[in-house]
Amino acid sequence: MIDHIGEKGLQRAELAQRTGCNLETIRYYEKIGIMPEPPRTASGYRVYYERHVSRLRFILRSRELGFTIEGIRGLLDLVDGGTQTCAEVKERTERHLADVRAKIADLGRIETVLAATAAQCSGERVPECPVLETLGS
Amino acid sequence: MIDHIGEKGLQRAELAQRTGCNLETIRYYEKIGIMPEPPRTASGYRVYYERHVSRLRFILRSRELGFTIEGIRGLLDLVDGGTQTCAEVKERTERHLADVRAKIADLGRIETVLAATAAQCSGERVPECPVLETLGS
DNA sequence: TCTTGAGTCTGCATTTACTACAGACCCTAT
DNA sequence: ATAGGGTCTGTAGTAAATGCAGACTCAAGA
Repeated sequence: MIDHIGEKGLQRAELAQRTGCNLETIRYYEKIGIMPEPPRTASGYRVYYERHVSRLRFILRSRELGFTIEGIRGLLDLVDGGTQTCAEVKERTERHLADVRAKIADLGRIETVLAATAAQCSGERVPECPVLETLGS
Repeated sequence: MIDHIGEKGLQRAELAQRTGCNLETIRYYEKIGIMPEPPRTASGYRVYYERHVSRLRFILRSRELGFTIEGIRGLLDLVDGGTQTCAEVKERTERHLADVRAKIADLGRIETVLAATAAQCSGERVPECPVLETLGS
């Protein structure tokens, strides 16, 4: 029963804890409009339910996959819009996949240079350091 | 003689053009103290020389290799301090190399998930999109 | 000589995606 | 009753630039 959310719902900190999201980030996502404004208690405390947990997990998962907020917003629009077209989602995913692959390639080049640079270096006290030479050239 | 900088030096836009750096970024690097304050003309225009070109190239190259500004500052301190120890530089490079490798590994995992997700998707108009399912799960 | 257009100067605002306060409430347990 | 947590709001700060407004300067053409 640990996972079940009853009628009383969750407080902000509980939602944060359940999703692993930072406490303040929840409020931020509400502010920028990717999380809905939740109902409030009489005294103004936010109350979250199952659907908020799902939505926040969706957002966090997308974030982990490197989507920008605008990218996530686009994905959510599709979800919210009830669009039946999978094609758009696929296209966005594939475009993002290309970005990720490009980034991997860039980092691969950087790795090569760094590794070569570090390897050249004896680590001894010498007047000219090959790392600095490489960077400066 | 295109590359030679005479006594008259370069204007900011010329330095930007030679190094491929954004015009405003030069001023920013001066402000945060990684580029020196250059001499000025009587009317207050900055004047740059060979040494400024070298230093900016060093900074940009380090940036391309993914060093943060603080990382670059550290490298420059070593250069400016005239420290004869190559060991420190090597250590920083290797630490950074480890970071880069970790980032590549992360992106590799993301790539796997994205590729698998996109592959599952037919692109047709179906009520449930596997990409959204994956993200939402 | 005057004007026009391009370049420069300064400081400030904007960007992305959060994170962290401060100061005021609220709620529960002792 | 009070102590401690939690929550609320709005605002400020972070990295690393980038962009802009409004004033100034400079060189070339009419």
